[in-house]
Amino acid sequence: MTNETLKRLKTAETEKISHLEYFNIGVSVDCVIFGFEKKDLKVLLIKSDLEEFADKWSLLGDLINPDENLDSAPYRVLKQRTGLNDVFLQQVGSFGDVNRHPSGRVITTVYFSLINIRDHQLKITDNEVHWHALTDLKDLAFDHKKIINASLKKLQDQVMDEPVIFNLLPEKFSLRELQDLYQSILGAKLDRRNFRKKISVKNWLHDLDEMENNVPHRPGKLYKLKPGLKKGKVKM
Amino acid sequence: MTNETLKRLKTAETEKISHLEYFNIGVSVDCVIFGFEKKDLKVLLIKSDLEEFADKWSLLGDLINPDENLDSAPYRVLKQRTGLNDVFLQQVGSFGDVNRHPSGRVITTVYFSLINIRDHQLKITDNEVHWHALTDLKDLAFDHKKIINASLKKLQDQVMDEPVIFNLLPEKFSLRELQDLYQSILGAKLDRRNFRKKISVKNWLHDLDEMENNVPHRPGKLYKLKPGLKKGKVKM
DNA sequence: CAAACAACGTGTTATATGTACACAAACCTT
DNA sequence: AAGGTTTGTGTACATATAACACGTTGTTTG
Repeated sequence: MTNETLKRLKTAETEKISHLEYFNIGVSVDCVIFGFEKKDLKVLLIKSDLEEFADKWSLLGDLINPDENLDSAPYRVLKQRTGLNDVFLQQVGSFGDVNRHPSGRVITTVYFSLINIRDHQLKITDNEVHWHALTDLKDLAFDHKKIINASLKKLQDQVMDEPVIFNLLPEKFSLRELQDLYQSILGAKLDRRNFRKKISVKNWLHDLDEMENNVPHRPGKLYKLKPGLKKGKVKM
Repeated sequence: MTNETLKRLKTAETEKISHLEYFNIGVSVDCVIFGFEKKDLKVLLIKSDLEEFADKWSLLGDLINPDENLDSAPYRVLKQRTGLNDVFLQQVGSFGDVNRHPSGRVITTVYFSLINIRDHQLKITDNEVHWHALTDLKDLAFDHKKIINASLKKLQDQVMDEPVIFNLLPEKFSLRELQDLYQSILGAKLDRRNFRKKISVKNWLHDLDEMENNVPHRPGKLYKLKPGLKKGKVKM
């Protein structure tokens, strides 16, 4: 931080005019919460109640509290909204165009999270909150479309290298489910045999010696992620 | 953004108490400006004038103006500090621990930039600004050490895939200089023949049919980056 | 209950990429 | 003239990726 900045900052603490000039910016976090259900990658959205965005959907977010770390805020938002604790959360970046928020200047820092819809859907009590297939997003409020795209790209970049994807699956899953998930994230079809080889080489999976049931076709083996690889809460 | 957030935001615009409570957070940008000279990767730092950080060095940064986009602020800072225009700038992330700034709550968004020391050093008029070898950093103010590390990691992640590195070199350079630069960024020695093959495959370079001079050994060929590949200003 | 359906489980070959490694030639210094 | 330093170049081996087919298992349908 430069000399001028610091002088300005000190000034800001004592003079109201300067304070209002330089601190009149809202600071928020927004959460891009990905889920996966029936071959579709989904994102959790809430109905906007801004007049400017009537009937549009927006991300879960909140202004940060003065006494909480930036990286802690999305954990709080997620806890309040979904009851979820100990989730995987990762910073995507910050968005701060002057006119991105119609009610004032708000700079938002975005985090993405991966959660398992089936095990957690009951905890969502707010009935304004709904899952939306990523392939079918429209009418998003603010710059939230751009934010979701940036989050997806970040997720894509790490999905082949780190076992983050398993946060989106139930504990026991088949290789077909895993492949469907990879395909929906990467937006591409993968060769089944090559995919299985690639996964096998990573040594992430533990063969449960159990089979699927209730599938209308030959059942596949079930696997779970090996212990110790699960990405949980990164930091608070 | 959630319903509560928006109500709170609207309230904040009309009620001073609430305003001060939720807007009493400074928003800054900091620039991690990398340079390269004599086999050393360097970063541009300025002497901190905070009492708490007497004799410590810090990044170039500033509070953002209420009427400028977040992504525009680092361009302004860089222009003011170094006279540079049209540089490559990329967002690294935001840092916002409650106590990261001793004078108050300040959340900073970090950008890194790559500039060619030799061609631009004269434009730096502020004599409190100096280049520091990355291998020899100590006594940094704030969380700036952590910020520089995060920026370097981001740079490392893209340096083999995108021709960003050439912003650090003069227009004409030898393959040795290029390899030295890669090595200083990646922190590893590279095999010369394999390195040259890898670069050659990327098809980034144009052979100038000129040779180095003033080197105390057999001179190498000079190359320049092919037109159209240079990464300039990303967005304003 | 037989046929159709849908997904399972499995291996080889060809191509591309990564890694390890050595020697003669060019220019500068002493 | 000898020694120092860096240039420029290719091959052999290992690893990673991509394309591709068939018999098996369980469910559904007629």
